[in-house]
Amino acid sequence: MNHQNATAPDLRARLGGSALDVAPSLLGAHLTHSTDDGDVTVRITEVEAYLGPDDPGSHAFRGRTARNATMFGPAGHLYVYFTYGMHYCANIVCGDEGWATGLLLRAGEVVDGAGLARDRRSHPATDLDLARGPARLAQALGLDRRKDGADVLADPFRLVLPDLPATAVLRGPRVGVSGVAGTEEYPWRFWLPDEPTVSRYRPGKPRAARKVDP
DNA sequence: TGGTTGATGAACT
DNA sequence: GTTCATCAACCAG
Repeated sequence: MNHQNATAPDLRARLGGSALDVAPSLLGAHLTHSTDDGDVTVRITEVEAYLGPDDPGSHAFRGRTARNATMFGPAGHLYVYFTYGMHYCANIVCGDEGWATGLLLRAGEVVDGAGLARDRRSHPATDLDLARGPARLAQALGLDRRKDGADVLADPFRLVLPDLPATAVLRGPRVGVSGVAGTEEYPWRFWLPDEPTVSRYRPGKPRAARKVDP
């Protein structure tokens, strides 16, 4: 079912388009990070697309900086950034060099190395919570700023894409993105149906507008 | 040079 | 539902 032997150039070509087009190929993919402590493999269940300098929700919106330089590089590399003073989040860069389009890994299911992933997460959680949420996913895989720029198609990483892009993909507004870029006008979050690991920041019905006291 | 704000998650009330 | 941990970019001056 999986392209166990796909070559790095093949894989990089599949990542070479717009993040919007690549998203269905990344859903269900397996990403492995090997370290001295062991391997952790995550099956990706939720991603968010960022489209580069024209996307007001993207870190690349105001051009290239030292932090986001990786996003402007070639596809298949990791853009890891630090935020809120304590969290790391990881993207897989898509598109051609200079485009700065990529996919934020929002959630996944730990399919191998759950023990190591639990050790990395200071607060014990159920296995389903190990990589539920972008910062938790990055922590479970052992990613930090030192991994920024790493090639996920080369040692110590391994990326296995499904043969065919996922079909029943759901999409909706991005999470935590302020302004219009986080609304229905930019439905650039993609996830697999019936996955308990998908973060649920918008449960049930949309919030009723709160009454404001004048 | 200094103030503000995040592509968040955990622990509260 | 709200607060807080805590830092690198960004913007105003």
